[in-house]
Amino acid sequence: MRPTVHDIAAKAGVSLATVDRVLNNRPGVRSVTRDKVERAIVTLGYVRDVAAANLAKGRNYPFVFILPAGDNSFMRGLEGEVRAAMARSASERTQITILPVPAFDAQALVQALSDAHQRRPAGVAVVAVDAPEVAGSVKQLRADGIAVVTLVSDLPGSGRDHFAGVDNIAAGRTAGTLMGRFTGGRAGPIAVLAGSMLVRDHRDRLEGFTALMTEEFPARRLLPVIEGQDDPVLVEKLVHALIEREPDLAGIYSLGAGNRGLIAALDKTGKSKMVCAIAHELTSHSRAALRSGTIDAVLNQDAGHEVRSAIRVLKAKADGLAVIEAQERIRIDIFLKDNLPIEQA
Amino acid sequence: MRPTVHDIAAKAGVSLATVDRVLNNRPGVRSVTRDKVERAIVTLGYVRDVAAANLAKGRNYPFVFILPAGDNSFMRGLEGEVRAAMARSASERTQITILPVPAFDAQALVQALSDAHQRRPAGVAVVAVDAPEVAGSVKQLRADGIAVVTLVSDLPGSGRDHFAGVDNIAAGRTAGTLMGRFTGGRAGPIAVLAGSMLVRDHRDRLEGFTALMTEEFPARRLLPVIEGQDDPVLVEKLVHALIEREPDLAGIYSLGAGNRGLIAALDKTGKSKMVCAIAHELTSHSRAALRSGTIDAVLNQDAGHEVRSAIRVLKAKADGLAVIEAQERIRIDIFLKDNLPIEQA
DNA sequence: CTGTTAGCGCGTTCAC
DNA sequence: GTGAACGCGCTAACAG
Repeated sequence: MRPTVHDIAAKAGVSLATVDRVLNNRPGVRSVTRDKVERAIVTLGYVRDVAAANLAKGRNYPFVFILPAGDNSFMRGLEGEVRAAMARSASERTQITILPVPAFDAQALVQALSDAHQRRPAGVAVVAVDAPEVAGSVKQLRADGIAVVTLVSDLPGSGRDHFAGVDNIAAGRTAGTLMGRFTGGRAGPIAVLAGSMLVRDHRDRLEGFTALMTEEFPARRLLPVIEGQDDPVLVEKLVHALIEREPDLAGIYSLGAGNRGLIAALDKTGKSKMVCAIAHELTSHSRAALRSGTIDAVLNQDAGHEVRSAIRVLKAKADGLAVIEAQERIRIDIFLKDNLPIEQA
Repeated sequence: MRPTVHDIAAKAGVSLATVDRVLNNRPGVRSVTRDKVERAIVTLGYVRDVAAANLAKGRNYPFVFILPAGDNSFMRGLEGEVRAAMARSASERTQITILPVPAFDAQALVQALSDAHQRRPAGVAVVAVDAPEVAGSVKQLRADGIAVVTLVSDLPGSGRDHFAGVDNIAAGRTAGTLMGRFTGGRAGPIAVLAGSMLVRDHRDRLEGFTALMTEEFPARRLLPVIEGQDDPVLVEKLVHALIEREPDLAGIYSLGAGNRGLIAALDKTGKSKMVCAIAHELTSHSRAALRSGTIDAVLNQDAGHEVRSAIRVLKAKADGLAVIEAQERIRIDIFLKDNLPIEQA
């Protein structure tokens, strides 16, 4: 049987209360006594039963998740994962509130962070918009001892405790390697379709992609970046025009979120098999396009992992514990039509 | 505050014991009383505090993991993950024993399963060798109410409760798509290097790879399969001979475990940049080769996920609970030099 | 059939 | 400084 606080108390010849004081290094113990207890802890190999401790403490973790509203499939999937975590609240002793905000709106985000602040939660997870005001709000939260984790899109220089998302420069490079190699058999230029250069993850992906193409496939011509604002209608129009303008287009890298327009344009122009298309985020749309061959590869960040990681980190930070950064790193998943995971409910 | 058993007891006008009997549907309750209690449970929205229940029960799960011995890097990594799980034993209430067995040895495995049986664990996880005797041993375990999960390599027809591993046919197909597309720019045949056709995962990968190449890249010539027995020295010799024999070799798919020999042969012959190499399992060797460009892509199964999933499933089965199969599905990871995860400790 | 009571391992008042 | 005693939410004897 595992040793308990009783065993330590007996071994050290003190009472349970004293053992507890030492375990949670609270004041009010003579250093001699403390030593005795600590020695007993080591020799018995005591490990605290966290479940029992939490039961006794009645500990629970109120968290706020600030997520962009709108019909972005990836974000809705992310919200679904947060709701799944809420369903586990009972066993995880968490208590999660979701605060929706308009996408790409720094002012609204500042307001939401202020609302979150007033709820005095133990931690806040936020999909950040890269603006100084937002960084300011995050600093205020942290000054009040509230842990802050950025989700999906980071906010460096805000002093956030952690970023739960992928390395988007590496993601761009990965897309570059795939694009360069997949189009190895044919000539023609490559286009890049972005959402908006105002968000950090899009900028990072572009940077990684461009760098890799320049280094590894210098002979390949890169067309100027097209910005589609993640708007399906606009994207379709732009891609349509692109295809007419560049009849020998070899590939297109869509680093933003509006895949529907891209897919529609490729399918309608009948170019889907000719053009190598690489996109981001596995959604029902991109999944279907992967299956049909319209899209050749999808880079993905696992929203479920991101949410679970954010919660783990918020708990740890709220308790003042350290985090094993390497363990919380979110991977860049590559999906081809052949390794698609089973569709979840 | 969440409702507790006391609240239910009060609301239903019965004692704690009766509530407990209903909750754990034990016999000895009149159906009228049972109804009253169940109504109280629903109206109060009661959710059982699993941690407290386990504390009271003193529940723990003795499990046995049977793993192949030897210097196979992937298997050693797998063992590392099991040891990591052992380190978490305290909080997860598990109690794990590792039983090493010689690799590919059905007789030894039967013996190990029998040893495991005598320990009367709640569950057994085993890297299976595909043989009827082994299936027999698994059946005996299950007949005694011991849950059995196969790990990495499956044993269909043994009645095992679950398989914690990847779909190796899909993995082979994924390798095929990558190979076909990566070699799109050049002619030349493609070789397949296997470990042993006696293990099921290798057979499945070959099947998937061959099928995809035949369907999607029918013009590409596939060389006869080479069997290297996962032995670095033998593999290096065979690959060396292959390269001399086929000077215009375009690609090589290594579906087994002995990557060291492959890497050595490619590097020594100076063909590493010419030949597209795709291998399985991310180890320190394959990682370095990916970095240097000797290997072009690595397909991986996350050993950590597999072990954690195996434990979750064994717990569920031991408690007679259902498993959400889709949630426990292990993904086929694709790694290029650009999306390598940070090296873990 | 049902209720009483004593824990599980730990944290937290209170006295001493 | 230190200790005794009670309670967290639940289960498991044992009575009745």
